This record gives sequence, structure tokens and C-alpha cells, in this order.
Amino acid sequence: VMILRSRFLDARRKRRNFSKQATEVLNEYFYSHLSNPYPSEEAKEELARKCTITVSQVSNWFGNKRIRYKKNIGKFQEEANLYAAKTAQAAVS
Amino acid sequence: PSAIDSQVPCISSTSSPEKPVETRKKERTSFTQTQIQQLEADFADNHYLTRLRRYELALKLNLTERQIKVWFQNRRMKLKRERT
DNA sequence: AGCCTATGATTTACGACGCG
DNA sequence: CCGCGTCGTAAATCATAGGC
Repeated sequence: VMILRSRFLDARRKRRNFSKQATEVLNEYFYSHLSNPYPSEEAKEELARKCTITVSQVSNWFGNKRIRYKKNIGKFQEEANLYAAKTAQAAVS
Repeated sequence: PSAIDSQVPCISSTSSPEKPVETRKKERTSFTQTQIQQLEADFADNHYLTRLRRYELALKLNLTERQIKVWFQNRRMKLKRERT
């Protein structure tokens, strides 16, 4: 197969990881909506605003998160517990 | 009890009312550089296909007409995303 | 300095739904 | 009913970032 992937400098693939705070916000939403982790367009816009990233980036993040979570729930258990505890505490206060 | 799975807002994992599991799609092929170059050239010329164009391209690139059609649909979506 | 994993972005392929 | 349009997504893969 012509795996001639001379995928030269795909500028859009120049990425930086999101800030810790942004990841925090996204994870909070994800784990508090675990039974249906599909934010509406409006929710995506709000998340994008809070995280200072684009709506497309929010979509990418959720797409990646859903599939990776599904593929290995065990690996994310600790993270899931962490955010569950966090939102539980938020509910109390 | 997550509900992430292959339906639209893909709900369910093991208990979904309908699992498209078996009949799941063709292997995700990767088009060659040559195929992509020709598709891009055609797209640059016209963002929409005619039946004839689709047929000829499929023949020339050795792809199915469905693949050509879907590629153009995806390409238009990509263009739209880029212009934002 | 390398590996190796994590992570964000991009690429194929559909299903749902709309319109004509 | 059909076929092609968009929209939102799954899943695989790419390319780099980051940690050890």
C-alpha cells in the first residue's frame, strides 16, 4: 500500500495540550454527564468559552474522550472517581 | 454505566436496543496520495459532483462511487470548518 | 537522547434526517 | 420511493508533546 505518507508539515497538527484548567472543565462536564456525554451545540459553545478553545476543539475533545473512555474504562476509573467526588462536593456546597 | 456506543448520540454499550455490531462498515482504508491529489484537483474545480464526474473519478481512481460521493461530502464539511 | 504513552487533529464511513 | 444534501458522530490513524 502506497504508504507514502509524506504528510509534510500539516500546520493544523501543530498542537499544544490544553491548559490544566481547560482539561478540568471538560472532564467535569464529561464525568457529570457520563450517561450521555454529548454536549449540545450551546453547551459546547459555553465550554469553548470557559476553556478558551474553539467549538471544534471541544468536539474533538469529546470525540476522543468518549472513544478512549469506552475502550478502556478501567484506565479512567481513578479519574472518574476523582471528578465524581468533586461534583458531589460541589453539590453539598 | 456509561452509554457510549455506536448509535447517533450513541447510547448503550452492551444493552442497546440495537447493535449494528456485525454489519459494521468496511475497513477504514486510507486513500493514496495520488488519489487524494486527484480528488483535491477535482474538488478545486467544482465542489459538487455530477453523476458522470463521480463515475469517471471512481473508474480513474479505482474507488467506488460511494467512496467518491462520501469523500466530497466530507471535503465540503472540512471546507466549512476551515472557514470559521 | 530514546522510547513510550497521552493527547489533540485528521481522515474514512455511516446513520439520521431533510428536501425536491 | 429515491437519491443526494448536511450534521454529528465512531473509529482508526496521524503527529507531536511530554514524561521517564
